[in-house]
Amino acid sequence: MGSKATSKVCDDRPWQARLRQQSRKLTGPRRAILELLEREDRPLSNKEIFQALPKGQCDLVTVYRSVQMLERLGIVKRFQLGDGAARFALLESGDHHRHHLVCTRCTRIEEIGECIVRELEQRVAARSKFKAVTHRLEFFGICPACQS
Amino acid sequence: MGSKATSKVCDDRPWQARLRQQSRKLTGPRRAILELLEREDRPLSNKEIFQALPKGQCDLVTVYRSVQMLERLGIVKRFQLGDGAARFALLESGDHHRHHLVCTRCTRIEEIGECIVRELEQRVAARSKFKAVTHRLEFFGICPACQS
DNA sequence: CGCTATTTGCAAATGATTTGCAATTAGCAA
DNA sequence: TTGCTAATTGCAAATCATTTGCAAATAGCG
Repeated sequence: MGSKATSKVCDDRPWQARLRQQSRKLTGPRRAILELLEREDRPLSNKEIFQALPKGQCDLVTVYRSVQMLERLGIVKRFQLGDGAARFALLESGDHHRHHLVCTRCTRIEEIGECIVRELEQRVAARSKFKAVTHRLEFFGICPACQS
Repeated sequence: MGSKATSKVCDDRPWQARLRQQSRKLTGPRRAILELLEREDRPLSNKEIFQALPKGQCDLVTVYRSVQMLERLGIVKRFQLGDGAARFALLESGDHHRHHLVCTRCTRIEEIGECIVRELEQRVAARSKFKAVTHRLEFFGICPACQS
């Protein structure tokens, strides 16, 4: 049977190969989660993923575990918006280091091309049509005292 | 009784006035929390604050509530390092918009003077002696669809 | 087709944070 | 100084997000 482009085309996704490379299985739940994220244009929380999936298709715990593993493989990105729940979005390109503009109301996101911060907020606001743009920036590292 | 500079000098802190302005009471627990944060050079989690306080001095729930209120008044800053717990540090100056360099091991922090991000990590690393410096940057705002 | 490491579901544990409510108290007013 | 009242506290219990243990199910290789 030849694969038809009109029905489920499930064998040409970039994540398929990436999963196999790590000897990870492409199971029903995982495929469902990935296809859902593929379809969404905003990061979803575990619960949102769970609820969006056809009832009984996948356990909440499995969502947590899948998403965690996908993050480890660099297939999805975790967003900590600051409200209690983590959100996840597909990382289309293997392109790490991208910043995002998140709507504080609907959590929809847009990718930011550049990576400057100075006059940024205004510039970002102007280009994106978002309003009341703010940003959160933190640096992380190992301090001198801890480098021992 | 005249106030002695050698013992508890508790009436000249910048936060005292700020609390009163908002018709907030300067209670024992609050003073204890503020003086603790004043003394620490790193953001503390609610639990850490609770444990650092003289036993029985203040309930854990009160720490949560106090710290939340102090954040609302702009007296402390909340840090979401990404591990489950929020941390709080005194905001010495009313100076909002400051970025911080956080040690991922001990959570000690340093203020970052500038606010550029480009070649930043390297520069920040070099100046601070921190290693393995990374950063997290997100923008927030109201997207066009939500501005109605 | 069979085997085995990987996954899943379910129940229950954890941990952080919040909420309800009655008792307590800071700070203003008389 | 003494009262009064709104703000605050403590304690118990509720929520919520996330994790863990374990036996049953299964993807994918040989």
